[in-house]
Amino acid sequence: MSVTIKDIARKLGITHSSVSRALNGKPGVSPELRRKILETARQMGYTPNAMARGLVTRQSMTIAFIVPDFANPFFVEIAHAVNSTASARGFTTIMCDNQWDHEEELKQIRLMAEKRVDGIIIKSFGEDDSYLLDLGIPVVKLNPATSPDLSSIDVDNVLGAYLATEHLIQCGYQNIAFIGSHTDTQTFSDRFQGYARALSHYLRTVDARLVCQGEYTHESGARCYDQLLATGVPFDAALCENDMIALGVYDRAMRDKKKIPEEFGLIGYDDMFFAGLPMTQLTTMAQPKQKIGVKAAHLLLDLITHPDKTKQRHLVYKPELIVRKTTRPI
Amino acid sequence: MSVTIKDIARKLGITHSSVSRALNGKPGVSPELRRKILETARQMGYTPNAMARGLVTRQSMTIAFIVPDFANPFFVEIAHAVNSTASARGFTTIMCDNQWDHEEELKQIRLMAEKRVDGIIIKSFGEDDSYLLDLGIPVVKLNPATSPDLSSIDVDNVLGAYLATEHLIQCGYQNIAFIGSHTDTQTFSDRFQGYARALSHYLRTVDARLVCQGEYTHESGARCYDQLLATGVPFDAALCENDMIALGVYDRAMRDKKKIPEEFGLIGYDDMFFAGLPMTQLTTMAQPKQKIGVKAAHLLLDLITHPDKTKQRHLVYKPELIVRKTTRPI
DNA sequence: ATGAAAGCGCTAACAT
DNA sequence: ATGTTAGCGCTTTCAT
Repeated sequence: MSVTIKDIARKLGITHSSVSRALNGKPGVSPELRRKILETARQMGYTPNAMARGLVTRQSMTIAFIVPDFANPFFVEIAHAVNSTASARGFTTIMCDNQWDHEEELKQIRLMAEKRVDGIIIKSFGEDDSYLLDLGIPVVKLNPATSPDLSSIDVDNVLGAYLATEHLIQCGYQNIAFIGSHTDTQTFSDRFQGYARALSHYLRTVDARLVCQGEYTHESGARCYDQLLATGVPFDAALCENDMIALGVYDRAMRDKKKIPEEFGLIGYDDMFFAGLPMTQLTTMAQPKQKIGVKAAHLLLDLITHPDKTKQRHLVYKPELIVRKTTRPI
Repeated sequence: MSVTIKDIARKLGITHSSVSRALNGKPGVSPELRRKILETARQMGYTPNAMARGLVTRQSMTIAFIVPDFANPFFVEIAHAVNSTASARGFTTIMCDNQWDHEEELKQIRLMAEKRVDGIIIKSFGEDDSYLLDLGIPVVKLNPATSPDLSSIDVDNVLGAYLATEHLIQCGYQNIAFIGSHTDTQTFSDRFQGYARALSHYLRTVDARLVCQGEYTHESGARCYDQLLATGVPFDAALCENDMIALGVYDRAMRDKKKIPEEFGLIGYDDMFFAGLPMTQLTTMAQPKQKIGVKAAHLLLDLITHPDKTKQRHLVYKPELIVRKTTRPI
C-alpha cells in the first residue's frame, strides 16, 4: 500500500490535518513544521491520492474530449490543442473516440459522468442534447449550438462550402460534384447546403446524380468517384467534404490520367497536414484547428473554474480557402 | 448534488448496502427488492461515483498511455488500438504527449500515479526506469526492456534498418545517407546501427558526412536533405528514420528534379497511412502498429487483473519491408 | 436476505 | 499554530 498523509503524520507525531495543510500550501502551519512535513513526505515517497481528494473537493481536475473518430487527423489536431491547453491549466484530458456509433457515444458520456469529469468538449453528431444538459457540468460543443445552455465553438460550414464551390465555378469548372460522408451529420448537411447555394446562385440547381456519400476516408472517396463515373454524368470538378475523401478522388483522377487541375478540379476541406505536402498540393478549405482546440479548452475551463464570470459563449469561426495546385488559376 | 446510493436507500426505506449489492449484481438481495432498487436508481437518475468506488476498491479502471508526440501518426495509430482494446475490457485510457520533454514525461508519470491509474503503457526515451519501477503498478514499455520487472513490446529496429539498407544496396544505390532524429533516442541509435551494419557488411563503413539528425518532421527531413547537399558529398539514396522525415526528403529531391527512383532512392519507416497513398508511394519499413497496440493493452490488462497468471513478457516483433515506388526494382 | 458499522485517503470546519 | 471531528460516496465484513 502506498503512503498516506496519516502515515506522515504518525511518523512526525502530529495530525494528518497539518500534513494536509502543509502539502497544499495552505496557511496555518509554522514554517519549520511545514519544512519537516514536506521533507518527510518526499523521503517517504508520498503520492497524493487524486481520487480521495476529488471525492471531497468534488473536482476531478479532468475533462473529457469526445469525438467520432481519431482516425481523422482533423480531430487529432484539435485534441492535441485541447490537451496542451488543459494540461497547462492543471487539467487532465480523457479522449474518447466512438466510431460514429451513437450508442457508444452515449456510453462514453455516461462513463465520463461516472468518472465525475469536470467538463466535456464534444463533437457530437446526434440531434438530441438533452443527455448533455442533464449532466449538470459545463459542456462545449464543437457543433452549432442547439441549446443556449450549452456553449459551442464552430466554424461556418455553409459559408466554407459556398466559398469553395464559388471558387471552382470562378475557375471555370462546369460540372461540380459533391462527395461527402454520412447524410445524417450536421457537417454534411451544412457543407452540402453551401455547395447547393453557390451552385444555384452561379450556375444551376444541384444535379442529384453528382452527389455521393460515404465515409471520411480516402477509400470511400475513391469509391464515390467510381460510382459517379459509373452514372455516366460528366463532371470536371469535385468538392469533397474533407481532405481524406479528396485524396481518394485525387487518386482515381490520376488513375484515369486526368490532368489536374486543367481537366479536373478538386477541393478538399480541413487542410489536414498532408494537403500542403509537395506531392499533394491540395486546394482546401482550412479551419483554424489550433484556435478551436485552444479556445474550446479555455472556454470550458473558465466555465468550470469561474462559472459566473464566464458568459456562455457561442463562437463561430470563419474558414479560409487555401488555393494550391488542384484547382486551375482563375 | 447528484444522487447517491444513500438517497436511493432512504427513498426505499432500506440501507445503502443493499443498494450497493443490487447495483453491483452481487448476491444477497431478493429478486423483487433488486428490481425495485434498479428501477428507483434509474428514475432518480443515479450515476455511480467512480472516485468513491475507486477509493475503496483501489482500482481506478484507468490506464495511462504515454508517448513523446501525438503529432506523429505512428503513435496515434497505436494509441487508437490501445484505447479500443482497453475500452472493450472496461478500462479508460488517458493519453499523454510530452513533446520529447523528459521533465514533462516525469511530471505526467507522477500525475498518473496520483490519479492511481492501474497501469501504464509508455514509449519512454530516457535511460533510467527506476521511477517506473517505483510506481508499484504494471508497466508495459514500448521500448526494449531495460529491467526484467517491466514488460515490453518492441519491434526490432536494428533488423528493420538493416533490411532497409540492404534493400537499397541491392537496388544498386551507392551512397546512402541516413536521416534521423535526436541522437539520444533508443530508436535512433538502433536504426542507425542497423544501417551501419548493413553498410559495412555490403559496401564500406559509414561516412559520417552522410548522417544527419533533426526531428521527426518533414520540415526537418527537408532541412537535413539541404544540409547534406551543402556538404557536397554525393548521395543517391536515403534511409529515413521515419516516414515524416522521408516526406521532407522526397519533397526536396523533387524540387531538385531528381528522378525517383531512377536517380534517387528513398526508404521511410513506420508505413504511416500517407506512405501508401498514390501520390506518395513510399517504400517503407512497416511495424505492426495495430498488433502492438492491441497486444500492449491486453498484456497490461492481464498484468492488472491477474498478476500471477500473467508472466512478464517481452515481445519483439519483426518489421516488414514494403516496397513501393521510391526505390528502383532490384 | 437485510442491516449496522467500519473505513478507503483526503479536505475542511470547528475547537483548542 | 495545531488537533479533533465529520464527512465525501462507496464497498465490505460482520451481525442479525
